[in-house]
Amino acid sequence: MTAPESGSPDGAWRDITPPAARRMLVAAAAAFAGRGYHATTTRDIAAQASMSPAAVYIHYRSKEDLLFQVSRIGHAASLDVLTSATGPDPAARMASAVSAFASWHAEHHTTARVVQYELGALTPEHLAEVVVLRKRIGATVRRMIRDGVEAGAFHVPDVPGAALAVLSLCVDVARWYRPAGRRSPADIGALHADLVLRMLGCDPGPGNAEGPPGVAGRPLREQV
Amino acid sequence: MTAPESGSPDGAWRDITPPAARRMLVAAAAAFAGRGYHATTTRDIAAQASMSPAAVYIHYRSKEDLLFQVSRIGHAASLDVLTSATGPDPAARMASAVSAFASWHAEHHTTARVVQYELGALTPEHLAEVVVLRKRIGATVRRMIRDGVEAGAFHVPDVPGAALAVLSLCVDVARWYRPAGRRSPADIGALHADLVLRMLGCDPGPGNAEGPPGVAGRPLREQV
DNA sequence: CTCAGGGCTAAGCGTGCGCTTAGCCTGCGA
DNA sequence: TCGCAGGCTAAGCGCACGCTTAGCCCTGAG
Repeated sequence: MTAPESGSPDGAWRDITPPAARRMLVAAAAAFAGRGYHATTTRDIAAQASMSPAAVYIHYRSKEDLLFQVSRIGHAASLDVLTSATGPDPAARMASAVSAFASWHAEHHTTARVVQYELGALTPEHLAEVVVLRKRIGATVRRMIRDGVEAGAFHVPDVPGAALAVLSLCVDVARWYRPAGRRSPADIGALHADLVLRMLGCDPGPGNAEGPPGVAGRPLREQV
Repeated sequence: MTAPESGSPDGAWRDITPPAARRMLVAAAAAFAGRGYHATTTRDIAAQASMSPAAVYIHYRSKEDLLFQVSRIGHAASLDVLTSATGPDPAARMASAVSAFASWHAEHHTTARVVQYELGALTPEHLAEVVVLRKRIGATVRRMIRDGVEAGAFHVPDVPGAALAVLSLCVDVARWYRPAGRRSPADIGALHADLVLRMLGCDPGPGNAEGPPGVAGRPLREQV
């Protein structure tokens, strides 16, 4: 339901067809996330993939093409995570979506950093392609909030503003998350789902406000 | 009260002593924010400040020193904005602080981008110096939330988690804000103050949930 | 066995980077 | 009037970058 994320540690890269090309993409994603696109050299990427510097150009047209592939696949994966959320009512769907989206940004924080912070290094053509996916992400969140408002579950005066805030909350996870930190991606998902429901003026279920840490007011199937 | 921000368009740079050094700092902040540290050349900065490439090294030891000055001054300014918030009770103080902090990240989005997204380009020594200020920012927000919880104004199960979310919301403004956008920095401040109070389980004043867009439940002195 | 073709490497090209050097110009105290 | 300190520039050094070229090696069809 949530894309081919759970089978291998590499996640969405698994169907990049020549194994060398996949290793190079993974190496590039890690390097771009860790040091930034401009601080990463093609020699770094090749070395991380145990290949010669020239091998990059067999599978990719340029260093920027490598960035574009990481960004494109990452955007598609995060959009898929967001749209795959289900639930019996608008509040449950929103909680499920936020939980999955926020925890994706933690779990895949390397890819997510490239997705969120390296847009400026794309060519205008590649940027335009990725912006289509970004607009779809924004529209999805706005639609979910509007659904909740129309169903009487949410009470927000400014739907686009609230959508901006929900995305901010989730996206920013990629900036501060460290794998060695105290919170697991699942914890982060649950915490954010709870905070978002409060933010949207969702009438709290029993125990929502004072419940145990890391547990949202409504049960989330994908949390344990 | 809110630092020397309101007098000149340059804000916090105004007391950098040789005018040429100040022009260079401003140029560097703009360039680092727009293209990123590693994509910016010392020639870019010098040209923007209408000087020769060599002039950079009269006032600064290196390109990284320029980054450090922007980061240090920016961190100090944002911490000052946060700690200058006042109010008759914890909720009003929090609303005032969030409003000021979020709108600072919009108003000074160029500096804020350097502050938030270029930490990795600092030397370990310079990073350590700036991390001291960052920790103070986090501690300030945690303290404000704890104060509200102890006063019975806020209802949050996880104070550090909530602080993380409040900072996320404000900091992420620097990522998406565009001066040409529909929302003014003041709008953004008011919107975020409102959302944060809801997130913290603040007992809403009359009209908080359904009030007109951009107006928080409690009056904020610096909003108009 | 032959040999074509693709994955891959060693070597290197041209460029633009951060930073340095040598020296010019201006303002000012004596 | 002189000397000189310091802000500033023209020129350029050495290096590491993105990317290309020429050719090697391995596999597999005929």
